Amino acid sequence: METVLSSGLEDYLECIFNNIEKKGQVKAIEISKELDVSRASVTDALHRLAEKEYINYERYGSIEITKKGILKAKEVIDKHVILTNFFENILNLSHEEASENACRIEHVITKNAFKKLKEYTTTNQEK
Amino acid sequence: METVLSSGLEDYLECIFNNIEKKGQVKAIEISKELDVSRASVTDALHRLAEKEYINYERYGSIEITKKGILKAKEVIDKHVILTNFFENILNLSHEEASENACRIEHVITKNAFKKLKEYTTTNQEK
DNA sequence: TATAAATGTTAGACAAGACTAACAAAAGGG
DNA sequence: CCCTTTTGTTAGTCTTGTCTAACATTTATA
Repeated sequence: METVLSSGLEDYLECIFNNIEKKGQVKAIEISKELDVSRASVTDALHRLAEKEYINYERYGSIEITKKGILKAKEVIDKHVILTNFFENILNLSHEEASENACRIEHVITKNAFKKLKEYTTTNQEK
Repeated sequence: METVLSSGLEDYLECIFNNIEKKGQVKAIEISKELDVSRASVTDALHRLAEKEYINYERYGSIEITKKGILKAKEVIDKHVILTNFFENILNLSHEEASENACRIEHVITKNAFKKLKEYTTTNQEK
């Protein structure tokens, strides 16, 4: 029901989506490793995401992402890709640092600013 | 002693610095209004800033910023200005939206990414 | 200068998000 | 199929930051 998601939860959702895309499933332990948080924190986050209906999940069960979750995850990932692109190809940062900054900024940049940045990045791309 | 400051406290410090610059002093009530938080939250924040030696302050006393606080505030404000500039002059956002995004991003962008953005903005400035 | 208004502080509560330690369930190997 | 290891959960704690309500102090004004 909620439309806003804290940056923390967005990171969890992004990780869940990416893993399901890549490997067909996610385990809590994998999320724990990728996001560098404790297993307990992952359990907490799964509860919170399930409550907001971004995923389906029950005790010891498999983690499934809902349509709503997919939409949100794609939104976040789109931002991530474009921002990484900007930092890497326009500002000439390493891919790692570009991605690091994308990760931090994707949760706070406004819709409109992102839109402008997207346009700018695609037209000023040095292929 | 600490060298990192949460984004919340950075906002308080920025506000304190700007007010002292402009008017020679700051009152808690002014901070409360500008940052749109309760007077109690300001008191809390002042305690935390004083503990970390960014400001000097005691009960019912005047708020003074330390050298360390000035350095940090200038750092944050420098970021704010450059970022606003980028969003306003490179991406053509309104000043308000540029500032809004600067405010959000100034706390999370890495040192190096900021440096690159600064260079980029100054060389691609359309005066 | 006494008192009312404005400002500042304290106490106590809450929420998000993280942790550790202890326990529970699942999975894998012999 | 039992036992060990791995994975997941729970309970309890911590931190940051917020709030309201009640109280204290300062400032301003009649």
